[in-house]
Amino acid sequence: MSKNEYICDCSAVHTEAVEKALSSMPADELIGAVASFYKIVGDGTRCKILFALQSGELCVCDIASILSMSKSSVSHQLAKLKDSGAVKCRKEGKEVFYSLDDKHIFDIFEVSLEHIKHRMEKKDEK
Amino acid sequence: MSKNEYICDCSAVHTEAVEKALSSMPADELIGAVASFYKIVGDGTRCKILFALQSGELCVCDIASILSMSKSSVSHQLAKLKDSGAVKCRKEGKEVFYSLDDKHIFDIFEVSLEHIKHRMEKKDEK
DNA sequence: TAAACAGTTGAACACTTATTCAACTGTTTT
DNA sequence: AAAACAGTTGAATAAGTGTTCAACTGTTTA
Repeated sequence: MSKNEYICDCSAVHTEAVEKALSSMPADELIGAVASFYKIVGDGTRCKILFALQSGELCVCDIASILSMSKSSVSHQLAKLKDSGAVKCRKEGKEVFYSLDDKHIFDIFEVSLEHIKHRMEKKDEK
Repeated sequence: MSKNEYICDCSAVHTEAVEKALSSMPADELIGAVASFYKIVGDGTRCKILFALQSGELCVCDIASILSMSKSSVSHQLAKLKDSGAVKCRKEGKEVFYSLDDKHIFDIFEVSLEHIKHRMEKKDEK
């Protein structure tokens, strides 16, 4: 493996376009953060949990029954959502109530929903 | 396994809150579409490709050299992005030029970036 | 204080997914 | 026509992820 191959296994590169793209590329750290954020919401179960919490705080049992899932599975996903800063929780006796920690998520969701609905209609036309 | 367990393995359910959440829950189909959309952009490599394409069309070699990745790997990811409707391509001789098919993605990215930057700063304060 | 219950946790499992590798297609160049 | 090259593709591999299961913590109730 030559040193050139380590960087890229091809030669037909449009230098100008590549340099332009590289110069306007956000920092790796930022891109990583963006991807991580999307990864968290890129799962049906977690999406459903977030949508459910939009109507107010819920305990683990509530969410489990809304999604028809086990408490354990829901708890695992809630831990991830909490870890990522999307939700927070509050203990009250035996129960733990979860709520959205980050209302901004739904600003993003709203824009996305609009976009996706539009695209779904477009797809239906085919 | 009782029928009750199939639906949910717990009994402490706040009926009112659950019904409220259920009634405002988007259709499964829509939630699935949202999750799929986020799954596509919830990957560092694909995110980088999209950011790179924001500055204009690029061939596979260009992208491979920008990301320091193999053509094959890039091609696989481009196929997914194309499949999801995020990018389109145009053949010209031996080369294939990819470009964003869906500029709206960056409306969403912009809102998200703002949000994530804000959150990164908040985290740094700790 | 013991039983009951909400919730968490870690290991195990099945499943998905990103990258690599090698073989391939199709276009261009010699 | 053959060699060279851009790009694609499918199989294989390795890494990551969601759910289940069983054991556990901590709070409440009988």
